[in-house]
Amino acid sequence: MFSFTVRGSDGPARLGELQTPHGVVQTPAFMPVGTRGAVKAMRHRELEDAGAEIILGNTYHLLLRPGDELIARRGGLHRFIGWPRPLLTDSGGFQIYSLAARRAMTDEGADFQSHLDGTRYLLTPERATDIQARLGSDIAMVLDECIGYPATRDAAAAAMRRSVRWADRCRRRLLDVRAGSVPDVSATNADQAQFGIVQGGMFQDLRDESAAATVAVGFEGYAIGGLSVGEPADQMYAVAVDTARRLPAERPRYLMGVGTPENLVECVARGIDMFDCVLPTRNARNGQLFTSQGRINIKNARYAEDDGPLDPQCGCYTCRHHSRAYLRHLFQAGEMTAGALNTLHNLTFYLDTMRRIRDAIAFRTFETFRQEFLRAMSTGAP
RNA sequence: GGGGAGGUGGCGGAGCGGUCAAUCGCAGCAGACUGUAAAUCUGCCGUCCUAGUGGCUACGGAGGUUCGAACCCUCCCCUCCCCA
Repeated sequence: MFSFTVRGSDGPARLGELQTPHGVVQTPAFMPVGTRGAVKAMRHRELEDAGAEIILGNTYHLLLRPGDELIARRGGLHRFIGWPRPLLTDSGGFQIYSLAARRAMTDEGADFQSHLDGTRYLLTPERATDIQARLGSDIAMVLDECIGYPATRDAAAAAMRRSVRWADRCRRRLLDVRAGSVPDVSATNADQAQFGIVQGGMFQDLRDESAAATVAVGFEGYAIGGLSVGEPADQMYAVAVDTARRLPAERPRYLMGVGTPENLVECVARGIDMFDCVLPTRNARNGQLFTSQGRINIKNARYAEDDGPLDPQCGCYTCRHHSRAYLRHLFQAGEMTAGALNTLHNLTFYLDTMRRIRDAIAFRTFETFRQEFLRAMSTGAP
């Protein structure tokens, strides 16, 4: 039921199609982040209209509230949130990194203290797998240990090797769940795919070791984790391209947590098929908007009487109906409509960018597109 | 007419002899944000500049006391409340 087909390429850039139990995803794809079962400020209808084919949910956050068993009782995450299309769930591995201050680590797993009420939760590879099986996402991620930048070689190696051991445990557990041999865990998506995650910090030999070991375990797809954690963009590109080369050509490659519009184009150019990032949604709520001519901060006084659209080349609802002056006013006034309109625009810009990337690969004009895109993004919005 | 309270930076509101260009909040200006503890956070916010343990002007107005005043005294101006 789950499959990935490479339909074309232009250099390392690939055009593909991801078949999931809940529909098809064209790649290269950008996946909006909906941590708690909602892409902040968006309705599903608007996401579909903007062209989102798959969105993310988060194991850690959904475990804390409302709970994986409650969601399972409602028939799984798709039915619970009313999103019939593909869903990917992150494992909580990123929270091991981002919530480092309130978690303790052992090889067994990560012991979290809930940021909501202090309750302790032990998130093990098995538990992360079970939770995602109950959620029934189309793609589940293995539990991994992501580390920051800079990191010593020893720290990167330790986190990478633990991630490999955990990947193996996650895979075994999923196979057990599929076989129906794990009591109390009934999957709400019989054809759930599982992706492994390559770690290794900025050390290429560690990345190579991680890729080889993760591929040896065997997954439906492979992710590159632990990037965009503070390293310079060039270093991120270098690690991404070298790691992507070590992954099987017939499986999707997912670069986790990346990135800026420029990052997306540059990483597609290096063989990446899937991305997710909070930047378009979070920055929209904070007033930073991505346009075809670069970024603008709608809070700036210079837009107070600007009657033009946010991005004259954008066809989203926000750009068709509202002026920069109005958007600035809504933001300054603290109206929640500002967050909604801004998020709709940023996601439309990201998803349009992915569409243009796919077209460029299909027409084998990707390199030209890439150069023009990067130039346009750096001109600076008026 | 009598009694009382009070006038501080764009606004609200601290301060009540030196460490006050003046706490704090709001507003304003700018910046950050990359598998979301984020509709969050940071910086600036009298004025001038070479931007600093810098200069200047400042706490209703005018005088005064003091080494030193937003803070004490005198007079004036103005607000608000109560009683007539």
